[in-house]
Amino acid sequence: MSPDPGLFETTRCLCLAVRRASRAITREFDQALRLHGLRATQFTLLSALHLGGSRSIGDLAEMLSADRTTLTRNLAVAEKHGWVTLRADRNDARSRIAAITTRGSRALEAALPTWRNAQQRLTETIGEQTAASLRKLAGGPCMMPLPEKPSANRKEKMR
Amino acid sequence: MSPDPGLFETTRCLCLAVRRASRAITREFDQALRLHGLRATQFTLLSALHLGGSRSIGDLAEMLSADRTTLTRNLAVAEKHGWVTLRADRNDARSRIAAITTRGSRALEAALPTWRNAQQRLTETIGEQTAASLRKLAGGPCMMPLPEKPSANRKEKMR
DNA sequence: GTTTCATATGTGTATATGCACCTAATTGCC
DNA sequence: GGCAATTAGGTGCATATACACATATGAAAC
Repeated sequence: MSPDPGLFETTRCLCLAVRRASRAITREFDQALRLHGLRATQFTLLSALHLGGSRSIGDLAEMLSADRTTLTRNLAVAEKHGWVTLRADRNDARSRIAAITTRGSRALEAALPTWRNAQQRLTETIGEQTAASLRKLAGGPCMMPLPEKPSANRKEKMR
Repeated sequence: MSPDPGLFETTRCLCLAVRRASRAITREFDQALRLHGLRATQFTLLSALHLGGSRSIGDLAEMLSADRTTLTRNLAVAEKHGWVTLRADRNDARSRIAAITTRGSRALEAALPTWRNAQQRLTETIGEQTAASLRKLAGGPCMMPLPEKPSANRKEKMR
C-alpha cells in the first residue's frame, strides 16, 4: 500500500528540481515578455549578442551552455523575426557569424523594463540568497566573455 | 565600443540562470539514463506515478509544475513505450487516469542505481548548500501529494 | 429538466532541446 | 602540394514545453 521505499529518494531529484523551477520561471518571463513578442530564450539570445557583440554559432552555444544545433534553430527563429542576421565568417567559410539587427536591439530595449520587472518580482519571491545560489549554479555571469575564450574586441576570428 | 550599460544587468537574469542550469543538468541525467532507454522527464513521470499512485493528467501536471498539455504529450510517449496505461475515470468520463505498468516499474527500478549515481555526482559538484537551495526553489518534495490535494489512498476521484 | 457555467482533456501550432549522422572547410604533418 | 585529422555547421528525428482553441462532461441554478 505504501510506496516503494527504494524510490522515495527520487523525490529529492535535483534534475526534477531544476527542471520544475525552470518551467515555472520560464512561464513567468515568457508571459511578461509576450507583450513585446519575445520569449525568454530569444530575449537572452539578443541580450548576449547585444552585449557581447557578433559571434559564431558555436561560441554562442558554449556561452549559453546549449547544444550547437539548438542555437542553429534558435537563431533561425530570431532571423525570421528580423532580430539577427547570419553571415559567413570572412576568415573561415565554415563559420557563420550572428549579429543583432537594429530591429533586434529595439525589441530588446523595448522589453527591458518588462524584464526588469519580472526579475525584480522573482527576486523578491525567492529571496536574494536563493537567487545568488541560482546564479552560482549557472556558473556566474553567463553572457560575459570568459577569460579562456575572449572575443569582446573582435568581430571575426583572430588569425 | 563597450556594451550598453543599460543592458548589463541582464547578465544577472535569473531566467537565464535557471534555464542554463536546467539544460546542463538535464543533459547529464539524460546521458546517464540513456543506457536504460529513459530520459529525465520520463524517469520523473514514472517515479511520480510509482510513488504517488495512479493520477489524472491534470493532477500530474500540477504536481510537476508543468502545463497540462505537456503532460498529455509526455504521457503519450510513456504509453508508446508501454510504461504507463491511460484509462477513463470510472466516476468522471472527462478525466483520464494514468497508471504505471509492470514494465514501467521495471524500467524505473533498473534505472535507479544510475539515477542515484548521477544525483550523487551532481550533489558533490554543486555542494549540499546549493542543492538545498535548488530543492527549496522547486518547492519541496515535488512528487509527494500535497495536503491541499490529497489522493494517496484513492485510485479514483472521491464523490 | 433545461440552461448555464465550470472542469478535464485533446489538437494545432510554434518554439526549445539535443543526439546521430552528414558535408564542407581548415589545419597539421609529411 | 597532398592527405589525415580536426573543426564548424546543417538536417532528420524524437522529445519537451506551452498557448489558443475546440470538445465533452459534470455541476449548479432555476
